[in-house]
Amino acid sequence: MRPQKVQDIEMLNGLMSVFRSKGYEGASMAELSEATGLKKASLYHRYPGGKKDMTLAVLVYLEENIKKHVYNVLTDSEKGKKVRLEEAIRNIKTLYDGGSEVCIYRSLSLDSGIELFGAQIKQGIHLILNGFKQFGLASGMSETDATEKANQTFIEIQGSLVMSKALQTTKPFIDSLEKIRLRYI
Amino acid sequence: MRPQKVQDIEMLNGLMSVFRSKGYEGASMAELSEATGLKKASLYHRYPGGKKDMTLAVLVYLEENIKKHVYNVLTDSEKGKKVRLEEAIRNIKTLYDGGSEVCIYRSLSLDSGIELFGAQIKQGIHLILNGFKQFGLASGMSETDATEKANQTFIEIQGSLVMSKALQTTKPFIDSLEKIRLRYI
DNA sequence: GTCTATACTCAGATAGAC
DNA sequence: GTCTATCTGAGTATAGAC
Repeated sequence: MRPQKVQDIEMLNGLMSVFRSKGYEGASMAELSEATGLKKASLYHRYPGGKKDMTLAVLVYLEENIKKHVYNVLTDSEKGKKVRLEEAIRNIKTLYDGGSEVCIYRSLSLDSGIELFGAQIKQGIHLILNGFKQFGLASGMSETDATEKANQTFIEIQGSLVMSKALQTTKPFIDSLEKIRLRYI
Repeated sequence: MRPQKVQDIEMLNGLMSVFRSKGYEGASMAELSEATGLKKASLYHRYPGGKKDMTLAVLVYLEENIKKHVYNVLTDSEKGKKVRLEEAIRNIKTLYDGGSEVCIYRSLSLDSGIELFGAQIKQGIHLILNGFKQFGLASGMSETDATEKANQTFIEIQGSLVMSKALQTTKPFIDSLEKIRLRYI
């Protein structure tokens, strides 16, 4: 077997960056090819289903990342609450490159994307919501309080990312993360 | 002069609905034609610059709507504060069809859209931010408080719309509007 | 102003050599 | 596994009749 020219992780990062900034319809095979360093035909060899397969692979990869860097961190009973919270928030900041990158769930949430990837998107979002909910419960909140606060956290992350993107400044995102951190302490 | 088959407002509503749900790249001339009831060639007659012209027309139209139904309502010193706030929130609810429609600023905020329409998008958003800021100032808030609260309001509207769309339930949006209303009273 | 018909470009996708 | 070359259809856009 001839070795892969580009490793999976590198590929997925390239694909993600294009889907994130261009959306599903806006991402062309030419761009995906350039971003990954593989020619179009080679991409089809790796992902026989084309763009749709690539997007699904990216969503699975992203979900693993969220699980590892957000959910598991927030629910890791070995560490203290403050440490967990701050690590999770730091990781979220990294995930969105400090507010200059949008959420791929948002880029893919136009009609065509929801139709094709709605299930995956829901799953990833619930992972984040659940992480914060578990964290709230472990901090002694009631079920309703923990759920409510997790929802609010998610809303502020997403809303501040929209605002940051549209106004082309990362300040809203940075400020919102700090507000979220303080609220949980 | 032969009369227009479709009036401007009707056209703009048709165009907006497509751009909103499909984004800029995702909206095809075929769909725009179907949504407006005009054939492709006729659309080019009205908007010689094609899709780009149509999008700009939609953004101008939307800004007029925001001015009329949100900004002017919030800053209308003739009416009482409670009345203004509740009317503005009701209008915002209508604007997003109760949470089942996304914000077109978000749909157009992928890279290609920002590049083409960034200025218009910024302007529309600032109109909303300013409306709530003026409202806060008129309610006796400090400059910083009013700005901060307006930003938070915008973030919650956008974030809850993202969440509503992704999870396919309007509850987050409805709940957030109510939370915003209570916070200003 | 609106239409049918068509030109042209570029997208996604495949065949087959290496 | 990767590539060059190519097919096919969809996309934007235009020409010209009514």
